[in-house]
Formats: sequence, structure tokens, C-alpha cells
Amino acid sequence: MLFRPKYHHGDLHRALVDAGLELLESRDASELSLRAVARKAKVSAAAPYHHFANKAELLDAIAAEGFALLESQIRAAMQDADEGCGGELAAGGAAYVQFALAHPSHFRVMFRKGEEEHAPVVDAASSPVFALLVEGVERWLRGHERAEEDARPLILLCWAAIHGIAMLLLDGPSSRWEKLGLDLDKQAIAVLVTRTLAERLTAS
Amino acid sequence: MLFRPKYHHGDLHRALVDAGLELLESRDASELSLRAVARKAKVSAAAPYHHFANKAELLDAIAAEGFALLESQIRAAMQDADEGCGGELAAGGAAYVQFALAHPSHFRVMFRKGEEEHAPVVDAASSPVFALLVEGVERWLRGHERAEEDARPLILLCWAAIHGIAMLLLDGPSSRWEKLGLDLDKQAIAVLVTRTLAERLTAS
DNA sequence: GTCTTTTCTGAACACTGTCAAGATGGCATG
DNA sequence: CATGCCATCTTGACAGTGTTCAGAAAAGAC
Repeated sequence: MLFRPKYHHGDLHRALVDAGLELLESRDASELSLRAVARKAKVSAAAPYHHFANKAELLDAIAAEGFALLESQIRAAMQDADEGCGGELAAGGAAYVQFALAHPSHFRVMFRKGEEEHAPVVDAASSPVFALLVEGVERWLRGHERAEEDARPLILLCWAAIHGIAMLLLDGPSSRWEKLGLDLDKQAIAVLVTRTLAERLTAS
Repeated sequence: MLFRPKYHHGDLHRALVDAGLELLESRDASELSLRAVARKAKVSAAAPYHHFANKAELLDAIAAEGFALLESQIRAAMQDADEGCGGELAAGGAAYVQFALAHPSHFRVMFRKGEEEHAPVVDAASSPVFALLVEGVERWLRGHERAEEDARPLILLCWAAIHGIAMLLLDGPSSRWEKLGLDLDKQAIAVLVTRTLAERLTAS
């Protein structure tokens, strides 16, 4: 049994994660009950406890799945972007925000605060997308003849700006954007921010 | 009765908000129960429903209080900063993150997603801190002989970066920072990001 | 003094996360 | 094949939750 065993149900571990994901499409993360997930998987309320220690662990699994999906989408977007040019970073950032806007509840689960220390599962799953960012910034620096520069502050700034605009578009106080006189939809605002960020990075 | 009336309890509206705030100091936002708040206020479980339509409305009140507090702290930090210089903006940003780090649960309540449209109470309360940001960026532009420039993309970028680093420091996958080789505490990371941001804004 | 309105309590409902005890069925060993 | 084992699932329970509703109690109006 390489993966989870296939006993009575088949693969309940997988089925529960999928059921949770489906419910997150419509419901919000805060109103996602373990019992509802079990119901959707046509299983009793206590069944999940043979595959996850508690609700948090299911959410961790869902979060990990989300990071994998996010990574693949960012990677695809970066590959489609203009090679070498800074458009690569901007495309990655746009993909990040696009994911958040397309799957808001899932995204919030990915960044929900774990009770104690963060689950190592989630940390491990989020590692590749972070690596993608690091790699992108470093490649961009090399492409701009600034390979010797310390990349770390720029990495922090990029992640903060991208993650921040995603969060603000999801949960931020609404009506801030219109009040600015920008009548753009959310995706366009995200593009504007990533573009401004890229400009500001390039400007020396 | 200009404010909330003082009937049986005195001012239960105020007392409930205070009790909620106290509980948020130790508990996390997700484990804050309306019943526990009522208990802390020495009142039956149903009493809050005469002052708030539901739990969400209490949280909205707590969130609004948070934005007021945040605004005062940012304003104080900006006034203490070097006049005219760009340090004003950086100080404001640092104060923003400092608030988030000092009151993480409260901060999360302020930016939690409301069920439907955002509560107008929260929107109104968050307006002044947004105005502080707008004003700061515009003043900074004037101080740099760039008054004619469109401030809006910069405003978005600043808010996104500041809010983003706050969120990442609170809920982000841990062990990202050490993996970067930066052995700084959270506050120092926040300062680094705001400083990098200010640099990048100044660089033309 | 009554009368009314606001505030609070007590009990109830449906729901939640979680656990202990038993039923069920696949697996390997005899 | 029979046997036993053990992972899996169900049933039923417990404490706790948000919310509602009928009534008690207290404050203000007349």
C-alpha cells in the first residue's frame, strides 16, 4: 500500500479532501463543517477520524493540495511569459492573485493560522511556490546585470506586495478601490499593482 | 439617551466589546464564542442579542474599534517621524505591522471576510486609516517634486506591501524567513520591507 | 399608582467537533 | 478452508456552539 489503502470506501482520505474542496467552492471556509464533508462523502461523522487526527489536519491536507495547484498555475504562467524579460515575474504574480480570486475560500484555508506551530505538511507544500518566487527574482536580477545585489529584500517585497493585494482584494474593506477613482475590476487592479511593482523594481 | 442606554447592566454594548477584546488577547479569533463573551460580561447567553443582531455584528464592532486604534497609532508614528522626509510613510507602515504583530487576533478580526457585503460599520471605520495612507503618499510625492504623478498605483502598491508583510508574518508559512538566511525577528523583517519599499519608490 | 418599552433570563433547537464502544469486512497466517 | 487480527466504518453519546422565543424584571412615561 504505497498510498492510502483502499478498504471499505475505496480511498476515503482522497474522497474527504475532494469533498472539502467541492464544498469550499460554494461555502466559505469558516462555515465548512467536518460533518458536512463526511456527509458529502456519504460517510458517518466519525469516519474522518480514521484518516485525520482532527478537523485541522483535514484543512492542512486541503491547504497542501492548494499550494500544489497554485505552484503549477504559477509555473505555467511564468513559462508562457516573455522569456528573460521581467514579464516572467509579473506573470507569476498575476497568476498568484488570479488563483486567490478564483478560489477565495481555498486560498484562505491555505493561509489560515494553524493553532500551534504551523503544520509541517503545509510548510512543505508551500515551499515550492516560495522557491519559484526566489528563483524568479534571482533570474530577473541576473537578466538586469545586477546579479551581485542582495535578492532577499526584493523577494520579501515581491511576496508581500503580491500576497497583500490578493488579501486586500479578497477580504479588504470594499469600496476602497472605487473611492480611489479607479473603476477597474479586481483582476485589473492586481495587474496594475504587479506592473507598478515591476516598474519600481526596474527603476534604479 | 445619546449613547447606549444604561439599564440593568450599565452599558452592555460597551462591556461586550471590551470582553471580546480581552478574550482576543489570549484566544484566537476562530475560537472566540459569543457565549464566552457573554460569560465574561457576567450575562446570559442570549443577552447580546439585544445589542447586536448576531455574532458577526459584534465582531464588526470589535473590528471598527480596531481600525480606530490602528489609525491613532499610525498617526502618532507619522507625527514622530522626520517631517517631510519619506520616513513618514515608512513609520506609518511600521506602525501598521507593529499593530498586527501586537494584536494578531484583533487584526484578523478586522480583515475577516464578512458573510455578504462588507458591513458598512467596518468600511466606515477603516476609511480614516486608508485616508492616512493616501494623504501620506500624496504628501510624499509633493515632497519629491513629483506632484503631477498619478498617486493611485503607488497607493495600491504601498498598502498591498504593508498589509501583505503583516499577513505573511502573522499567518504565512513559517520557516520561510530563516530559509532565506535572514535571521531577523518579525519586526525587523517588517522594517526591512518598508525600507526596501521606500527605496524603490524613491528610485526613479 | 399603572402601563409600556427596553433589557435580561431560562429553556429549547439544531448544529458542531470529538470520543468510546461496537459492528464489519479485508488480509494473512494456521 | 477456518481463524484471528486489525484497519475501517457506524452508532450513540457528550459538551459546546449560534440563535430564537416566551416570559420575568426593571426603568421610564403617564
